[in-house]
Amino acid sequence: MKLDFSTKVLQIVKKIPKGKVSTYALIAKVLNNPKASRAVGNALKSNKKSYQNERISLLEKVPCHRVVRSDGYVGGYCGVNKSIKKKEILSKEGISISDDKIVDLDKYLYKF
DNA sequence: GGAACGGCTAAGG
DNA sequence: GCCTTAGCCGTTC
Repeated sequence: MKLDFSTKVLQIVKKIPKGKVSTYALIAKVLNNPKASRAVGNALKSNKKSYQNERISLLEKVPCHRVVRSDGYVGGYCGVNKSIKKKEILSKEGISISDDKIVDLDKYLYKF
């Protein structure tokens, strides 16, 4: 496994403070792979889902819901199960969501 | 080792 | 403003 990438992603996401959000693109940039936005999202889901125990603790701390698309759309996230309450979660964090799951990046985007 | 998939993005129509 | 096309990347089968 190449944990380099995914691990880094996880760490970055973890470090997003409450009330803030980030985008896949931005994370990708931080990783020096501006094009890897997709891989970023993928890494997140894989990591949550999967495998090694030590990671799990790390993974659980990853606020996937705080990661949104560059457009401000929340996107997919939460591959685990159950209906996702991104809107609710994010609102709880103090983030205003537009009618259709859109976050105001100008206000809540967390720059690393 | 190779092909397909996905929580994406930016550009065009 | 909405939909399609193409590109890029890591992970998984």
